[in-house]
Amino acid sequence: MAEFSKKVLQVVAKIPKSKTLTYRQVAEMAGNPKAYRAVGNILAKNFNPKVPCHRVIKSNGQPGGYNRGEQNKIKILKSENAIK
DNA sequence: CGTATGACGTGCA
DNA sequence: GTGCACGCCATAC
Repeated sequence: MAEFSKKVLQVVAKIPKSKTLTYRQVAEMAGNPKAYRAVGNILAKNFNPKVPCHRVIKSNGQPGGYNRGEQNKIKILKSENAIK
């Protein structure tokens, strides 16, 4: 696995509960602030349950997508009160 | 290496 | 606020 992908998963896995980060923030913390596009790509292929990818949303506040279903992602975020 | 794809971001009409 | 085009990076082929 490439360092960047690993870093992204690591960063997402460190996201505290009821907290959300934008794809941009994740990419920035991963070391490549310009790879926000790749972040979504990586998370889309990542099925690791240790990585709460549902905590990662778009910079405009929209939930974005989810490999388990967008509706499911929204549901989880609402359940955790991570979004308004 | 070149092309296509995708859970994005920004700019502009 | 909405819709569209372009740019961006990693990955698959």
